[in-house]
Amino acid sequence: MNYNLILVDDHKMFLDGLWNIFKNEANCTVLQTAHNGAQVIKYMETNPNQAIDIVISDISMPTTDGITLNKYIKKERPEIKTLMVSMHTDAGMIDTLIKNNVDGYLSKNATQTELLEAVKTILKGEKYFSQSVQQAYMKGVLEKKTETTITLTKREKEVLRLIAEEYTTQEIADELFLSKHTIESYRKNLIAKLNVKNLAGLTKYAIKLGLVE
Amino acid sequence: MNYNLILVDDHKMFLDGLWNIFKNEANCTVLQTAHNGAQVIKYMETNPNQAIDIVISDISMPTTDGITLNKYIKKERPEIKTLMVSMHTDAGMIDTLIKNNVDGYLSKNATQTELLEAVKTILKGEKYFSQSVQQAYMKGVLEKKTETTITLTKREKEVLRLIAEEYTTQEIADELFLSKHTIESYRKNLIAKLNVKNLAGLTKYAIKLGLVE
DNA sequence: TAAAAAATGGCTGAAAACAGGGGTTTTTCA
DNA sequence: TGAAAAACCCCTGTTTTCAGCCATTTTTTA
Repeated sequence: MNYNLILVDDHKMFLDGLWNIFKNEANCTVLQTAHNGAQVIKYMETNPNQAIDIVISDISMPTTDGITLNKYIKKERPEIKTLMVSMHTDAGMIDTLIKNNVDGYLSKNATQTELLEAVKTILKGEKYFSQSVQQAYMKGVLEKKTETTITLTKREKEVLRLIAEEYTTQEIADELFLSKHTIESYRKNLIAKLNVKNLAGLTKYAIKLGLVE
Repeated sequence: MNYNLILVDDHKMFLDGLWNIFKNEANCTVLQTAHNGAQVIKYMETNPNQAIDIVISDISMPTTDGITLNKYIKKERPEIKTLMVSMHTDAGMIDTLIKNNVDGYLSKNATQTELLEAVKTILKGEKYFSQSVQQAYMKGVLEKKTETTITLTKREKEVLRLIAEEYTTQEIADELFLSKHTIESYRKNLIAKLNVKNLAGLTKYAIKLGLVE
């Protein structure tokens, strides 16, 4: 069967790489390539009658990330399938994806063969999560590290960002006009909530959330 | 003219993407694809007489990174050109690349056209640093943020990795069978050398080097 | 509108990190 | 082979983080 797709990634070179893969596929048409979710939403709004079968998107992107894009698609154009692609494989991320009803997920470590396999599976109406992703997820579940999907509040994110920006507790307190005890509380909660040991863990999580760098 | 090349990136999908680009080029042969520098070195050692024109490599990779690979190439097979590709564009990184006599650098935001253009330029014996990279570099130079090219020793990298892995000084000392005073020294030197303030800064640098996550 | 969640503030004490100084021994390489 | 770089070690402070408890007020939401 023939299918139409859209490719989204903020790294042009990677996007070109994806495009090359599908360009050579006989029975598919790449409708658009975009480097953030907003472009895709715009495309869908200006071409409401264009049949789209699947959107393959990176997760972390500037402007509008993959998860936000997926939310839009599942609400406005639920017939369109979504396949998310990302650098990292962690249980929390996968959990978020599942909760958002994404149709499939691949690590950027996946091969081209697996990518095409994933698309085929998803177009059949099935979900596709690779073996390695399933393993990583199950490992997380078994280690009880998944908990209940970690959601940080606005304030927590703000504090976490400053922590990762190398501010001390006192400096953050001054910056936000709060007591240093308050920041200490946030710090403690974050360490517990994110299941990390210290500042290094907090910093890595901040990066994963895209709060810094 | 005809040329032979080797592609290196730890993300299979990206590697496949690159491969697709060059596969369709008439006058070039992809000799090997690898997901770390060590594989390439091994290839070169087992095929010492194989003519190689250019190696296109990611910078941050596990096992052996792009800079280490470039060092090997420039020492053992100086006739081979190197083109580095990376996610991030910062003046410090570019400085390191220039000092290591890399033949060219591209951000992963570069287009396929620019990639092929870069290869062509480098094979003519010229250097290739894209407009955007030159701009970023000049900006860094003007802001005097370049400093003197940071090079970490093997041991420093090892300690830095463990620091970013949330180990305490004592735990690192135990792990490496060293005195905790030694690790304290490394920690201090790293903070000074990398021009950061604390553990958060060290962690971010470790990530930038690809030592963790 | 009552309950839950978020935001705020507090204390103590121990452990770790950080700043600044001082070294010696081993390896590398010009 | 001799200097430079890397790897190693130690001490004294001060500051910051972290773990363990607690609490009140505001906002959100069921």
